[in-house]
Amino acid sequence: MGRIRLPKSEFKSTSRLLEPQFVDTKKSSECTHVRKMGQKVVITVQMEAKAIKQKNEGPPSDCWSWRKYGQKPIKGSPYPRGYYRCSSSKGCSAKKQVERCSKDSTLFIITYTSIHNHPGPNLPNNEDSVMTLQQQDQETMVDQHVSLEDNDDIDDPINSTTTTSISQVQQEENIFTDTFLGTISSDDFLPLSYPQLMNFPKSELSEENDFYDELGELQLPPSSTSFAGIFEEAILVDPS
DNA sequence: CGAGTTTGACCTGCGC
DNA sequence: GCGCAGGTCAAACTCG
Repeated sequence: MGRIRLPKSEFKSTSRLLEPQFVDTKKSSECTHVRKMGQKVVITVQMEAKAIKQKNEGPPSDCWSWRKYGQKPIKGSPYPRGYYRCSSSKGCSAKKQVERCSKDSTLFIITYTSIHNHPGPNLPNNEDSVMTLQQQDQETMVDQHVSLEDNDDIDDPINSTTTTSISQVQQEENIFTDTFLGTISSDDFLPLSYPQLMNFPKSELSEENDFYDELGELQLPPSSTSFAGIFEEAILVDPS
C-alpha cells in the first residue's frame, strides 16, 4: 500500500500536538502496556458465545460512538487489540482499546484512556438511546467487572485485585443516578455512562484543562463544563 | 458522499 | 545503539 508520510518534524507539529498523551509519571519499571498512559479505566466484559457470534465477534457496544483507527496483534494473545477513538464529538480525545482475553475468548478487556470532553449521547433527554442500550445490555452482558486503574500493574485485569465487584458498582450507580439522572434505571446503565469510569482524578482533569488552556482556540462548550462538574462530584471507586 | 473500517508503514518507549 | 512491541497515522476501501 502506497503511503506518503510527512517529515518527522512536520509530523510532530501536527497530529502529535493535537492529541496529547497523558504524561507517564511512573518510572521505567512499569510494563510497556501502559507506558504512555497516565491513568485509565479497564473494564472486563464477558459475553455469551452466542452473542459474540451474533455481533460478528465485535466488542460490546456502549453509549458512545467510536471510530476504529488501528488494530494490532498482541504478543501472547491470539486475538488482536483494536484501537478506537471517540467520534461522538470533534476534538474529543477519549480513546479505548478492545481486546479479547487469550484464556477466555468470551471475555473482552476494554481499556479507556482520556476523558470525553462532551456530554454522552444518552443523557436523560435521550430515552430512546437508553432503551436501545438497555436491550443490548440484557442481550450481551453476562458479567461486568470494573476497575479504575491508577497507573498500576494491569497485566491481568481479570484477576487483578483492583477489580471492583458488581455489587459495589451498582451501589455507585445508585448514587450517581439518584444525584444526576433521576429517571434512568441504574440497573441497566452501561459502563461508559458511568461516572466513575470516566472520573479520572482531579489532577488529570486539570492536566486536560491545561491542555485546552494552552491551545487557547479550542473552547469547551458550556455543556461539557457541567459534564466535567459531574465527574468531579462523582464517587471515585476505591480499587482496594 | 460522508462516515467508518482495514491494514501496512511509521513512531516511540523500553529492555538488553 | 539495537531490536521488539505497542500505539498511531493515513490511504484505500467498504458501507449505508
